[in-house]
Amino acid sequence: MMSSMSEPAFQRARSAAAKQAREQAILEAARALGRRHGVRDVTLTDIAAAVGMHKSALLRYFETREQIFLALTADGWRQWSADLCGDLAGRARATPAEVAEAVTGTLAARPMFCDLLAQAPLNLERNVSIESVRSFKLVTLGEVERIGRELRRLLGLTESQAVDTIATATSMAGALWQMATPGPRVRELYLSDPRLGHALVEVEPRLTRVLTAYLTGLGTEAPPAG
Amino acid sequence: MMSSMSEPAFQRARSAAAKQAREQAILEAARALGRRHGVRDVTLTDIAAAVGMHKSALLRYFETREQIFLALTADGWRQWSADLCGDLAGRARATPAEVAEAVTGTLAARPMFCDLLAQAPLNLERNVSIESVRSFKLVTLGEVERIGRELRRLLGLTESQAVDTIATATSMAGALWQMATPGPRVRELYLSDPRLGHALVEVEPRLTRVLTAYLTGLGTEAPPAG
DNA sequence: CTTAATAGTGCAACACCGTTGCGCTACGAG
DNA sequence: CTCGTAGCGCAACGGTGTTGCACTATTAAG
Repeated sequence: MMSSMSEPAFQRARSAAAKQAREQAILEAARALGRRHGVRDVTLTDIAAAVGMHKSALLRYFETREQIFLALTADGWRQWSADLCGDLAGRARATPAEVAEAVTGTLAARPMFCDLLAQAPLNLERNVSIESVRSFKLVTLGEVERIGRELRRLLGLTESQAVDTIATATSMAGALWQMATPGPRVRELYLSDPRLGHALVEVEPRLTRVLTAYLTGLGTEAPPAG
Repeated sequence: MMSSMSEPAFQRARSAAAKQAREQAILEAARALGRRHGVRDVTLTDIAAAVGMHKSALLRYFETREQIFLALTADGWRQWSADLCGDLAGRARATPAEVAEAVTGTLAARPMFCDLLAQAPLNLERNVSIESVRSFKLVTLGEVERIGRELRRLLGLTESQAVDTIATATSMAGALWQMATPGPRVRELYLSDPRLGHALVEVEPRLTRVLTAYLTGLGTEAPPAG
């Protein structure tokens, strides 16, 4: 927090390798703080204190606070996509329920990613240079394409249906995660009032139910015209 | 930016009726500003300038900024529920596609409500007294119950399925509305880069597709045990 | 080994947010 | 007409994220 000179004489990063390592350290600190306190409550000062440098020094590695979390979100997409595709690619065929469970399971295993998903369209794509938005969107669309290929192969979906599926899964994962992890005061309220018991949802069962029904419904839809 | 209020010598609200009128004026100003600029970018100073009073005076009608929008969200739930139930109650039977269109149509007709839905779990339920959260949640659950009754009657859903349906519809409406209405810079980016064309979604068709498939899938699911 | 240029860093100030305490005075009751 | 209540504006506070500036650690050159 203050003075920080008790730190063993913070060393400056001059070489490209040291810079990249420091950038990675910033991302890691932001990730750890976001996991613990929620992305929304992590401030620049917090991250700076965690890595042991001043606020202003962070902003020479990332042009803005939002860009730090935008970078984490892009990482999240890459990792989730790799995990899910690794799961799906190993199968020759799969039922809608099996695909829904794979999607839900890989998402629920990444609460931080769900948190970021909930905030991405709302906060993260603002106050960021247009070039950053573009590269982020390209990453996202690339991973959507990659997952979509598996969905089309396993379930015979059209490209539009595959994109809809991924958008549904990620949107709902973010929204459900927000509902499932309220602050301690609100959580206590839900538990105290019997009428509010239904407000405490669990991410995984509900998302699985919704995705299973949705994918099942896609398979039984009538073709547009005979 | 606004000022605009050439109101001569702002009059004080002493009677209960005048107070209620002023409270309504604050809500109306916040609603108008939110519709124009997006809920996230509406500041207390903006609302105060629009109604012609000082920031600090607003906070004697609403304990916090978030509570203004929380009240608007509760209103939105009541109005949407009344509109949708009025539509559904007039039918003896309906197909999943018809219900999906009714849900989507009534949501898409309320962009401000969609905006609020996207922010409700993220921002609005914080920085608000626990009593306000409870009364808001009770309103929400009441309207969900009301809509759920129509869904169960028309489609033969279980209570859990009805709640899932409404949660899916509202979560996705919020998320899709956010994706569909980016800032002007981002919008221009999407239009300029052919690879990003798919990023500009339309709320109504996609939400209708998803809900139709989901409701269809619910109808064709196998019962848990023979 | 000394020295000088370079650039990463810390500090402090800035603008803006929501929020609060405090006088002023418009207003209605008497 | 007077007076006390209470609605209001003002200004200050703590907190963001962001920016310009001075400093000095670091490294390459003499």
